[in-house]
Amino acid sequence: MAAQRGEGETTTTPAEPADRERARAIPEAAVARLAVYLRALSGMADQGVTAVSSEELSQAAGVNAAKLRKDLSYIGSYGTRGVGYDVEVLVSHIERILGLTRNHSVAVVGIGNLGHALANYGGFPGRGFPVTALFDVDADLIGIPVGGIPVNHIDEITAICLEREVSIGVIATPPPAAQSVCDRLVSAGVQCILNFAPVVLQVPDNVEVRKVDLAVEMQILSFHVARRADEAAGVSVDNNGLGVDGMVSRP
Amino acid sequence: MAAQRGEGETTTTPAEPADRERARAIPEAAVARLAVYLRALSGMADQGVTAVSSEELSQAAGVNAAKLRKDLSYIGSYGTRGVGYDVEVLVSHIERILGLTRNHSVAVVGIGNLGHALANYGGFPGRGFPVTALFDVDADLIGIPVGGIPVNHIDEITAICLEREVSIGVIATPPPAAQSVCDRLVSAGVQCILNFAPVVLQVPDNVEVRKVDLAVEMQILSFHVARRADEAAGVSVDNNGLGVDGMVSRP
DNA sequence: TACCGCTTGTGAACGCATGCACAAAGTCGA
DNA sequence: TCGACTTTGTGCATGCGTTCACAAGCGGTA
Repeated sequence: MAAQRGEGETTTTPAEPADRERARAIPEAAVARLAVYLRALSGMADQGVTAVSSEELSQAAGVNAAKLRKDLSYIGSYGTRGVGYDVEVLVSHIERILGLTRNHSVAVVGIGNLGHALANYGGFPGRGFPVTALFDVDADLIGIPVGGIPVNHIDEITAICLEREVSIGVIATPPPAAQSVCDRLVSAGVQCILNFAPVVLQVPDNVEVRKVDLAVEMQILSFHVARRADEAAGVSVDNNGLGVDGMVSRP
Repeated sequence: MAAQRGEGETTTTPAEPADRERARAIPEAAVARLAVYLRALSGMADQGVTAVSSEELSQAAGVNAAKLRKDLSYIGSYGTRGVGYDVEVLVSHIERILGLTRNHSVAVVGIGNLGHALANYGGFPGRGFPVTALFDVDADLIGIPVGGIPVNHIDEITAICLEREVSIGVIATPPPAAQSVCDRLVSAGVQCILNFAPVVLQVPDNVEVRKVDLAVEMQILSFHVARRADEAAGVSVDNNGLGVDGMVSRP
């Protein structure tokens, strides 16, 4: 999870020392789902539900019940056999694991359309993520508050991020600016970056980057449309573009 | 090569009917990367680069070269050994596989901050995704053009989507409205949905949903911050919060 | 107290994805 | 034309993640 991301290093040596830690690590995919469970549980808590079974919760989260139980088992055994889980207890344990107890301060860089949207998200749904700083290069924006927070010039990133102890940086700039902004965030001590710019960021090993790429998402959907259309058209699924002619004699 | 793909299986079992199709399917993860390769290639083409090796392209895309070659092999053999790939050729083949040749028309529902941002994205980076319809419930927004497209009332979804042959619906509404909007999109024949609302959508089998969940992304980052902080503090990675005492001495 | 039924927690099998390593296949220079 | 060099395409092994299936454990009931 942490120390992977590409890295074509030919570490021909087999057993790494990091394996021991990994043994107790929670799979990345499971972490993502824990966040989903947390939302479902929060909703239940708000409605006064106090207990829930793996079956119910898994349906609310849109996953398989066995997977949910396994995911929860990574963080410990907090259920009661024959009964289920206490909602409050589960919420607090997931929050602890996800590190939501320490209130992460968030900085958004690039106050364009998307930046505006992010700034106004206000504390982000699921709470615990106060946006405490906004940055842009555009002089017209500086000082103007968006979502209650004034916009600062991008040159102040380092100082302000350090001062406000920003732990998560969100990049919502145009692609060409992304790497430079990223570098500045990193030098300001930010170790987690959420990148909306369609750019592959270069970062040191100790920085975690997650990417949200709208174009990629759209294109994946497009792929599925195309595949369906092909199937519907009776065209035997054909990856090589030679149409009906090229080979393909699949009985 | 393209003639056979996933035949490793001892066909002892009569085999499911769906297996045959699956044999030719491209792994989901590879599809996502193809979109990334495509962007890198487009950038190269714009700069006049005409040929590229798997090594170069893999670096631009931030992945391992072997993985890239395997991904490309799923769509056919379009490289030249000893030389590399022709940029133009690769671009056109990836575009074909991703279905970008048929211009997908996109509808955005929910013209709040995020909806605005999406509407203004204008054709989406990576082109080929014209936004042709916007919807909202707010009467104050109806008729006002955003990013050049007038906003329609949500009740018109079905009619307009059918008329404009919308193939991808983007949901950027508040959570409570999401499922209902989704249902309407589906009944309008939309088979692909990109969902920004933090809700688990219920859809028929023939509809593809992708979810972009900002809160989840943030929480995943938060998890990594927390894990790092723990490690830095010398706390042996401890998932159950009971400190050294709790459970399990798994070696 | 002892039994019964329900739900959790998890060992084990399976399947997909990743990375390696090399043969195949092409180019280029002599 | 031939040989050396370069880079692709892919079989194979490995590891992660998902799913299955069931024993363990707990509350309720007689």
